[in-house]
Amino acid sequence: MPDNGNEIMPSSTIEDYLQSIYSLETEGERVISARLARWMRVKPPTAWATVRRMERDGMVKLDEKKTIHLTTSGRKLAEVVARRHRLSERFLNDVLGLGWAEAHEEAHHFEHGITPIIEKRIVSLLGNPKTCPHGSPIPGTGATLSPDLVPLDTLEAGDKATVEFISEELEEDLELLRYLERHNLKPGEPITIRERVASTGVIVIGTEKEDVSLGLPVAARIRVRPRR
Amino acid sequence: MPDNGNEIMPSSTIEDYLQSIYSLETEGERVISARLARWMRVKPPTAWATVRRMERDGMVKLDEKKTIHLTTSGRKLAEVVARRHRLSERFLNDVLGLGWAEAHEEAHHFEHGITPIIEKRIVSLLGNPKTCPHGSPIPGTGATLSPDLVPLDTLEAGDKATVEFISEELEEDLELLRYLERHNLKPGEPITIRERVASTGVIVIGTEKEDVSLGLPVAARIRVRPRR
DNA sequence: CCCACCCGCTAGTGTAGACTAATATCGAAG
DNA sequence: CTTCGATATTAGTCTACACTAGCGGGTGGG
Repeated sequence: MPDNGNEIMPSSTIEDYLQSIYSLETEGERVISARLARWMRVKPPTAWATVRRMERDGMVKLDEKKTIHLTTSGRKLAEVVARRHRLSERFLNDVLGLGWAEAHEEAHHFEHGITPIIEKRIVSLLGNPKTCPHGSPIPGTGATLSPDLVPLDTLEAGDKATVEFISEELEEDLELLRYLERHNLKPGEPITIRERVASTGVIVIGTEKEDVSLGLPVAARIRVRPRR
Repeated sequence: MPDNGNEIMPSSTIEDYLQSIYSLETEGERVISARLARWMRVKPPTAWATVRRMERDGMVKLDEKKTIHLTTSGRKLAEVVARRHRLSERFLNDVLGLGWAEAHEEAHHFEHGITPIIEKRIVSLLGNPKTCPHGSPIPGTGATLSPDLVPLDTLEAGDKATVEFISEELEEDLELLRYLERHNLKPGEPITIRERVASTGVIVIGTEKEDVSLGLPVAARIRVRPRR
């Protein structure tokens, strides 16, 4: 089947894998197939076989330690996919008025319906947004994850900061996302650390309205900009 | 895999078949698998196997003459799919400003990204439209194809009418759709028949701006409301 | 030191959805 | 009447993507 030019048209399954790999990679996490399996809610052999197909098709490479790395063309594809996902979230949130938590879930489906033509129209309708509602930069806008941001679990009692970014991986947990939304832990919100207890693995965060407790592994995937 | 309740989630392939069958049926055409194969641009055995799966799953029944009929549950599913498709066309046309011809093509992808939640938001954004831009009624709004409409190929020279409806099947031909758009043969447009030559199979239609020639088989799939 | 757990990886299975090649049937047109 | 064209149908193949079962290798904690 002759494509126009030599564009590759990955299936929506492959699009999802590309996006997961891309997010983990840009968040500085080690990408292994077992982790993808958890993310995608499939069994490990399924994820592994899919990664192998992606390797065969030149999207990723595996190193000796089985870490998965995007190739140049794989990264280009992944950026297109991530861009559509994050634009979808913005669109669903800003134009259709979906809640902050729902926007991610629905965008998961919605993104696959977006063609380049539709993407263009949505971009201009939204006025060229730079990030998704959860703080991830939208590829192609020049925005990147600022290195000034620190994981929330590194702060100490008394520290002040502004929430800037929720990990894409956390977004897969709808319950958690709703919890964060309900308690106002969203990009732009100012917070103060009340206490951080390594032994119990809990960090207590003060928002403008109330105090919220998070487990440290969760807090590690939220990034904030320290203030003062 | 436990669904919420007992909702069936057809694949996007099945959704496309349902939609084609539904459109042919409501336009009063005989639905056979060879015709679906042409519509879906697959080989006959592929379409046949898919129809058999749909029969197995209780969406359609085949009669002795191999005509395909939607079952009650199949029709319900098909209406949901057609509704999303036509709403998508309206959305792409009215909100994102896509051309009348492009809207159909893009809606083909776009519709699969629409969940019930998103559908609700789009409906209220659009203000409860009753038809798609090509005149097909949107299921669930109470609108139906009026029986007062007649196929364009039944008119004689001198007859006046208003275009009301372009067959969904014609919409699959992007070139034709663009041609109709360019020459203003769209729902709402007033026309006068200049001549109709059965022997050459051509009908010449006068629009407000110019005269347009169509083949009779094409004209047969356009419906108009006679005037005066 | 060994056991348990996580991970990579193989083998084997099943389903959806596409294809080709070929046969069967039937109606219409020569 | 026979042949041609459209259609239905079977058989066989292929790929993507899911599953289960199970093996082997490393690593960290008892």
